[in-house]
Amino acid sequence: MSKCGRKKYMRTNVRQMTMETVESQHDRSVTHSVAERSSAHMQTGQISVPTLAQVATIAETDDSAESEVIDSHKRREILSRRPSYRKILNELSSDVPGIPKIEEEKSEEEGTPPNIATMAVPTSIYQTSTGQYNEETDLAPSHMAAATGDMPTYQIRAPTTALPQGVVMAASPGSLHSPQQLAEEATRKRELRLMKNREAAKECRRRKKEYVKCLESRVAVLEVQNKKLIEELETLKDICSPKTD
DNA sequence: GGCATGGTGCGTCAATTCCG
DNA sequence: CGGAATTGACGCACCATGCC
Repeated sequence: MSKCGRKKYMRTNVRQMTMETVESQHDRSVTHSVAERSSAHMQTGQISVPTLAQVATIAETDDSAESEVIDSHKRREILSRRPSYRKILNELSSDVPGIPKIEEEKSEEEGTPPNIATMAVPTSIYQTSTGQYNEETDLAPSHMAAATGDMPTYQIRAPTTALPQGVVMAASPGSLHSPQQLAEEATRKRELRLMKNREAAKECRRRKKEYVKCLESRVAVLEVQNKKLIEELETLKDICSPKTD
């Protein structure tokens, strides 16, 4: 799936959409894609959080006029935050040996984690994201260049320290005088924040995929285990209850 | 071929959680 | 406690597929 050519559309359109429409975004909960809905919430066993679909159902059943007004607030209240994927998975892995940990970034470059080797993620995801920096800032982080290669994506690092030098090396707030400089500083900070969050979102999605795959693999392991136990039980039953004739 | 629909990934905002 | 990190939600663009 090639998505390289659509970045320009997105960047311009999204820029128009943001800020002006963000207020109304919270009131529109129904148009979300099915995939996002289904993967939006994985029950951890610790915290029971309703899925977005469930929340949407709640909103639909209560179709009074004022419900629209308080819908976003209600939804925010219902959708209480749960621990991060990394934390959940690490806790899972401490309980179950078969579950790979989502490692910290620095440990990933030392080699492929044995269990994660089965969880290849399409590299095209990261290949498509390389162009945006050239379009926007001409300051592509070094790790993004690596992402275009043949290395598996779980080895791709997204260090927050690899920020463009021109952005990082900014004047200290104390040296600013004119309103124009302040505005420039604000703009610079905003772009820096957006860039960091962009990378964070990518990383978060990668972790989420990894998390889902880990859960799926765990299901597979448990199913096999369950099957074996049932067979064992049947065998023991046969042994313990000899035929009467 | 054109259209509708479903799936996927992206950038962004904002709320929440984490951590020094 | 404040800043950084994380992630749900949203809208968008694009692609694949099925139907007409």
